[in-house]
Amino acid sequence: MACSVQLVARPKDPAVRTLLIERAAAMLRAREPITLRSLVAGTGVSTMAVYTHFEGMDGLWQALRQEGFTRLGTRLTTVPVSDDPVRDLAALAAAYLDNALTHPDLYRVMFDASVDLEDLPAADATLEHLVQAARRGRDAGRFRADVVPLELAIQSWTIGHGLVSLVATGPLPRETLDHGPFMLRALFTACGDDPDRCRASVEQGWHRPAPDDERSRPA
Amino acid sequence: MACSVQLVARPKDPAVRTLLIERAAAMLRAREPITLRSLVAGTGVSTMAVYTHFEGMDGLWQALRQEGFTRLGTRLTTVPVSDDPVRDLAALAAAYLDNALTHPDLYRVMFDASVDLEDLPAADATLEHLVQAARRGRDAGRFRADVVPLELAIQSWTIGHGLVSLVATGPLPRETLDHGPFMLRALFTACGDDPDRCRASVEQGWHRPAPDDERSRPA
DNA sequence: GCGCTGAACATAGCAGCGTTATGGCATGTA
DNA sequence: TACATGCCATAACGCTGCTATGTTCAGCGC
Repeated sequence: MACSVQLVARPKDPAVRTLLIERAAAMLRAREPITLRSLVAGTGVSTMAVYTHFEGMDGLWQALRQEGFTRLGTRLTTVPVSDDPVRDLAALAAAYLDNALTHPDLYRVMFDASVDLEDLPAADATLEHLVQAARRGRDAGRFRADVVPLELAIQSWTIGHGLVSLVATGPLPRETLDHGPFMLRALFTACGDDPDRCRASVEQGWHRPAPDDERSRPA
Repeated sequence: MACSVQLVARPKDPAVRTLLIERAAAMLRAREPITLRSLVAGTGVSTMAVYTHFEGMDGLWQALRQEGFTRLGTRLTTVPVSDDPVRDLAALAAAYLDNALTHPDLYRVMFDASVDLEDLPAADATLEHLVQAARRGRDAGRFRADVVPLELAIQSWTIGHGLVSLVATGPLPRETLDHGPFMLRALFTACGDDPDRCRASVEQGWHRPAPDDERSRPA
């Protein structure tokens, strides 16, 4: 009895889901408080749509977190892979910071609440970009052979996230981000990279981030 | 007419203020949601007390943030000043992490909301501990003469905050904190410290944090 | 083509939230 | 002692997320 699940019902419209997420992201950008009623106001859909598609507001926030990770992931994908892995690693960090500062509210949503287990794959996918660059750096001989790519990636992420959260939602001014290259150089040279080559690579990667993939959307 | 402000009224009881803050901190630790009514329930005071003392819930959260910075400050004060500034700097970082992980919810409150300008002095006081240690490290010749203590302090803070927030409220496991010594060493040696001395100093400072000043309070 | 099933959606109402208006009452001055 | 002041308790308001109830409509068996 290979009876597949029988769908004899009205299918839920996927357009409604994306509509709500995009509207929520827009309200986030506009710094408007996102409430159930204000979210659906003007969209023509009713409050119940949030429950059929997200099972409540918590589910909406989680979907918003995933959307944030997705956008961050596509942003990191635009960073070109060059023949200089250290430069690429710096460029990834710069892109990370740029993305977080362009969408500070979305970034806060991503890391505010205790991350659900549902979000871990998305976060891992983000981290994977850094891991690959770190591995290429090691295989190219820039880092010592005993450098674990995952660990270097985590350390780079720590610097990026520390800077961003102290600046975007924290007490430090924006100039604090200028410490980024120095800290990355300190980390990379501690992993074995030559100081002069490292300085040049980080300089290049830091100041030439890929353009933002901002999905501009007319009101 | 040196007419001072005339106080002819019932003075507000400062005990009520501290009672509410302590109760809020306790509820935070117990992971109970803090609502106006649940906060005053059982205390004998009414909801209006929150408004006379804090001008509403926002003021209570702000007071809670300040309380968090105060506790962090006294915690950092317990870190002894030794003749090894690099060791002290590592010990301060370790104490910072320890404090944040023993009171993760309070830590989140401190950095969750966009920091009010009211909170800046408290954050600066925290940072000042690190600045002093960094300055002593430079004056003792461990760091290069061109190292700016404030900048090194900010960089150390970035590492500590990055680690803590990725672990406490973020997606990374607790073992991630073990990267702390390596990252601090990378930073300090990049500032001119001798690698071997640095390794020894960081090792000592990291693994001997001062005891927690937890104000244990019977229920 | 027709009726049935069941999920998607709309509406109305609920408990709970933070806030505010009102009034009694304790307190320090004259 | 009489008064002015502002803390505190009570009750109500608008708003929140959520749920119970009814309606609509896509897809399948006949």
